[in-house]
Amino acid sequence: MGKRKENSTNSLNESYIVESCDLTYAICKIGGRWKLLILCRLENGKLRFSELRNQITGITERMLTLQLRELEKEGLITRTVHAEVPPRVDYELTDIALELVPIWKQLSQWGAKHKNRVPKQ
Amino acid sequence: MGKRKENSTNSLNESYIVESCDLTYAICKIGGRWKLLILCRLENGKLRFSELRNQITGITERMLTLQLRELEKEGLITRTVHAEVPPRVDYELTDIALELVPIWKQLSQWGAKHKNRVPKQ
DNA sequence: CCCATTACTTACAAATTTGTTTGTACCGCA
DNA sequence: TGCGGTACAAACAAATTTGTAAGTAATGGG
Repeated sequence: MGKRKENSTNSLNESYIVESCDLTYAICKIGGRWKLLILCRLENGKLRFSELRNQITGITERMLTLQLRELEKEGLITRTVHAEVPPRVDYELTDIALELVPIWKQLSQWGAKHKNRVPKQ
Repeated sequence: MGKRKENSTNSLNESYIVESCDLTYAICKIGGRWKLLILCRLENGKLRFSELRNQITGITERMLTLQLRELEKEGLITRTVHAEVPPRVDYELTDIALELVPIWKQLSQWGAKHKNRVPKQ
C-alpha cells in the first residue's frame, strides 16, 4: 500500500486505537476490501496466485499482490515458491487464520440476513 | 463521506463484489476504522453523542457524525432526538446490530490472541 | 446583551487506498 | 528469433477517506 507517513494524525490515531482495543486490532488485520475475500478462497486449501486472481472478481494483480504481502506479514497466510519455469507460487492459511473461519462464516450469515432486511437503498 | 463517483471503478467493483458475496457485504456495513468501535460502545445501552465522543479516543466530531449517519442508514442504530435545549440525542443498537455482538466478541478474542502471537512487526 | 452548552454542518486540505499501464525474468517451443 | 505463460514490480494517476478549523441554532442564566 505504499508507505504511510509516520506521523500523520491517521497513523498516530491508528496505533493508539489498535493498542487499546483488540477488536480494532483485528479489524486492522483483516479489514479492507479484499483481505477476507482472499482468506475465504483459501478456506479449502492452497491456491496459486493465478487461481486467486481468477476466482476473485474485480481484483487487479496489483491489489492481489499487495494484499497477499500484507497477509503474509501478518502471519495469516504462508507463501510457497516452487522453483519452476514458468513460476508457481501458492498460498495457504496459517493456523491462526484458520481460527477465523467460524467468524467469517457467521459474519457471512449475518450479511445475508441483513441484506434481505434492508433491501431499500 | 461525501458522495462517491457513480461510475468509478471502485464503485462498480464494490457493488459487484457486494452483491455476489455476503461476507463482503457485511464487511462493507461494519468495516472501516470507526464503525465497530461505535457499535461496541453501544453494546450496553443507549449513549448520547457526547458520551460516544468522549469514550472513543481519537475520533473527531465530524467522523462520529458521519459514521453515526451511516450506521443509521444501514439500520444498525436508531437515533433519538429529545426536543430540549441544549439538544440531546441518543443512539441505540437495533436488533440486527445486536446480532453482531457475539461476532465482534469472538473477533476481539481472536485479536487479543493474534496480538500476542505476532508481536514482532 | 453576552456567554455557555450540545449536536451538529460546511469548506477546505491532507492522507490513504485503489486502479492503470507498462515492464521484468525465466525457459521451452515453433 | 519471437512468443507465451507466471508472478510479480514500478511509476503514475485517480478516487476515497479522514482530519482541521470554523461556524450554526436554540435557550436559559447572569
